[in-house]
Amino acid sequence: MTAKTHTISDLAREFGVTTRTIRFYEEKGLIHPLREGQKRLYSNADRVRIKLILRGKRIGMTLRECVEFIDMYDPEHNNAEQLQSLIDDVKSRRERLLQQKRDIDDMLSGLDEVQGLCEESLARSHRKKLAHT
Amino acid sequence: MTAKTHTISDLAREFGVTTRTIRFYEEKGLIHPLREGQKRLYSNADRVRIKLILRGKRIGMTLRECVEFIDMYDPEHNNAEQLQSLIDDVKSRRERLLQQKRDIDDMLSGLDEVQGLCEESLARSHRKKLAHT
DNA sequence: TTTAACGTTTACGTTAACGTAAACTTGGGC
DNA sequence: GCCCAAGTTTACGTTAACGTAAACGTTAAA
Repeated sequence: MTAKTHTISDLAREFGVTTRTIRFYEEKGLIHPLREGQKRLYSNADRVRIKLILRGKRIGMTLRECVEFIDMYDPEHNNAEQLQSLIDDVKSRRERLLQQKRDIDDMLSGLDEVQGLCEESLARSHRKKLAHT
Repeated sequence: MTAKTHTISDLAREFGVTTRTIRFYEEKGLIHPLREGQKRLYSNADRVRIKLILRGKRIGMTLRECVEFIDMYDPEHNNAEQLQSLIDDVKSRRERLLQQKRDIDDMLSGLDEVQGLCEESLARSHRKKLAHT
């Protein structure tokens, strides 16, 4: 079984970004695709990393933060000290995420209100129209 | 009853930003504080706007998006056409927010996993220590 | 064989969101 | 009267995250 690889434009299409973006991520050390001669070959692991990067960006993380987040998954934690600092990182990350969720929920409530007012207003002008006939 | 106002450094302290940031927001047309001679006087409405801006920023909105979002609240919607486009805006905004919530939930699950592995690993090394005595 | 589609490197340009510094005014405390 | 803290304007600097353009290699189809 040969591991499936992807070209750069495959991934660009799939994720709705430009090839420039993907090369930029490599330049910044976020991904490390293999090479076949000059050409880059992206493994499925590379693909997943890109996906995780874009997910991070959607909620406003910088690229640096995205890597930091992704790197929490792989074990560079040898001793207990590093483990503890990782746990601390996890904790503060979680708090930030929860704050963001609260922010989003507040904004969603706001949208509900606005939409309610809109529909009400539309309904009113609709009744007016009918009465006018 | 005199409406309470705030100085620029009051608000900077309250929100943990610099005065430069607040002036920058004004320069960009996001807020419009009154003046007492040269000095800016911030009403409570100004304060709220800043709060909403910072909330938007926390989930990765640009300043432009923040204004757009805030402006949905006040009624510049006279005719039915504008009303409908506002409703459309609300819809797409809601979808983006929901996607962000999904992203956050996924990341929170990831953090749970990482933390689990950490604690497990810590527990193991702790048992090892005990066995060594 | 040429051309079209895809790939590459190198490098300069751009936008957003402030930081930082200089130079000035202004109101209150000693 | 003097000084200091807080305010002001003006303007150049900085970082992130790409966009855009030039100039070039490769391969498969017409």
